[in-house]
Amino acid sequence: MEDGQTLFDYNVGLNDIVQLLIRSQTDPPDSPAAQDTSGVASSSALLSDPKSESCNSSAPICQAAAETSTKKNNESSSITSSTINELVDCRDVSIGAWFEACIENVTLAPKGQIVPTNKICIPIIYLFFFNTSSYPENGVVEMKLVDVRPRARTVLRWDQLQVGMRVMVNYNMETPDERGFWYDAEIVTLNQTSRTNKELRVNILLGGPGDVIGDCKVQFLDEIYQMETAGAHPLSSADGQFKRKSGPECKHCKADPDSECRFCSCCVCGGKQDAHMQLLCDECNMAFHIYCLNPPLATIPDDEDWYCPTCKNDTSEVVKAGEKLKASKKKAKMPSATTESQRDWGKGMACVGRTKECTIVPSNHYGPVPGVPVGTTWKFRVQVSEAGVHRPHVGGIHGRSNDGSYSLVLAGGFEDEVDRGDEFTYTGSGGRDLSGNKRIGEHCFDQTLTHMNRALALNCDAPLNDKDGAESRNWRAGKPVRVVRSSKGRRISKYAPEEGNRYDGIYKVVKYWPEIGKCGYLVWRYLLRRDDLEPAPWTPEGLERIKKLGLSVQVRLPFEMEWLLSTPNFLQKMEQIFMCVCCQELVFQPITTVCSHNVCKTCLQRSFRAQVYTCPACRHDLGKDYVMNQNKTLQILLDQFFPGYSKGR
DNA sequence: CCATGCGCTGAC
DNA sequence: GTCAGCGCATGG
Repeated sequence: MEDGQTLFDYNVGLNDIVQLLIRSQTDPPDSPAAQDTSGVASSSALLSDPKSESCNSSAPICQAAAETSTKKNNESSSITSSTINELVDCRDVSIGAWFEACIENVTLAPKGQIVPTNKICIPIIYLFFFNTSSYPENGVVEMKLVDVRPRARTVLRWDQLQVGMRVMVNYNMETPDERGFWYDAEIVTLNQTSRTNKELRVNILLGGPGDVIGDCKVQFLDEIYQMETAGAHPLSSADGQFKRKSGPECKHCKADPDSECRFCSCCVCGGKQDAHMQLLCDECNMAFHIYCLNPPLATIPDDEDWYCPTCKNDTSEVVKAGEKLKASKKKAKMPSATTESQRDWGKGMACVGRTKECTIVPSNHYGPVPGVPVGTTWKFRVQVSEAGVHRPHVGGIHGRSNDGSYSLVLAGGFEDEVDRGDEFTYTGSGGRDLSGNKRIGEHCFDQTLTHMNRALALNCDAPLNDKDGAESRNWRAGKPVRVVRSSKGRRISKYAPEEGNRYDGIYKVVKYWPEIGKCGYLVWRYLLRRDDLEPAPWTPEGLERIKKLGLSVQVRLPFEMEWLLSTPNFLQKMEQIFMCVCCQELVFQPITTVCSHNVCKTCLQRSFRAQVYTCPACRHDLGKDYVMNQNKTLQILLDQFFPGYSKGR
């Protein structure tokens, strides 16, 4: 693979790997881990039905998993994916928050495999009703959450969710009965994909209508309402009536006493009496008598949608089936909302958000960041931001105009800057024409000693002078500035790194002054001098230290990959699954046989030379004239996860 | 809320 | 090679 390219340049989805991992993580029955799994499931405080805890769901799950693992090789080819780009509004009742969700992928489980559940489950048919004529009997639905926005009261916050929890998920699509359907689901992954975007992946546990799976019968939602049995639905109670509960008696309030609870605050109208006078809230599905409302209503309104006082939603925000997801207010203001550009700005590194945030030190921290030695190099500015070394994505100076500057980046933006390594001149920001939504532009007016320019000047050990500048009395007494050199600075400086952005240590502002720059406009110029005990990266001691610490350019991994690598024993499992049965090593130049086994090309060729024309794994007859097509996709994947392993072959 | 910005990428 | 123009973080 060429440098700089990733898995995703080859358009290789990680979905199959994820699936593989999910399957391989479920241990066979009777193993200690299996009991562990059941512990996780039952300890989940989320289950709305206390009775369900008595049902043991782990055994059938594991049974299914065991079947999967034995049949995996034979049946994996029957797993197919179909992508649904339909955007729906999805709400999770257990969290209490609403999510706007994009169903990205539906993966069919192998035919005949049952995904059991210890609760009543609802067929998924309506989820796909508007999108496809076929639907999986069992499946995994991936939801990508966009801008998680709590709109109802929160019972559980995002950070209280855990992988393995059972939750109820509701797709409030326009369905035949115009009500949402609740799904029993298990959280498979939780991901913070950026500061505002989170991804929740749930495994929806379901079967076909009428199926009896384990202790549970699959039914339509309507039937569940009719059942009115204890715990059949989170909104019903033991005698089938909606009851007012409050305080510690209500388990939802108990879960989060600080939040008002939607289950106990508005149920006085529950029950079946005067049903013809009742309105159903489109959000919480609670029943309200029109005469109980404040102010009361005389008649049932004609509006199709009605929301109770506690839910009271902006109808313009409700996404109906077939409609595009409504942009959040923030998104609606973004330039992309008004232009017709088809470009996917979120894909590359030009416009990505952070996935991590440095919390070791505050954003107004002076001096080195603990754990980041001089010489640490990041490929992209966003990573420098994540590390807390220089927080702005684009800006050259980080600081506060009435405090001082914490860090700066030397990127050679000005030709007339001088860099002598332990001393350099720097130019302030501003004076550029940023029209046309640019981030950098031509110089077209004078800089002023305001904003970040003022901040940097405050680092100098001298009273501020915004007319003539100032020189420090004792330069070392100034506030420390973290300095990052970017490879872009190579055009004017030999001290710039060859690649990426390198932390070079602490510098102090010796003096600053205004001058007319090469650009013809007034700029503020600063002289900075190194004052750090850690050796500079270009000195012999510095180079030695970088070598000793094993610092290399940190390249940002796609978050999916990062997540996979952070899962326990992921690499070991990959190694097991993709081991060649002949050489007992990670398969190299793999041939994926018709019987779905992976063998090294050389191993299979050796077998054929010995006139054995069967699959080394299962002895399936491949035939003498079998065409060995290398599975290049698999090779790419393996090279990504085991860098350099193929070089030794 | 608004303004600023020494990046980055895909399109040309 | 050049260049338009985006999300995002940050400060004010």
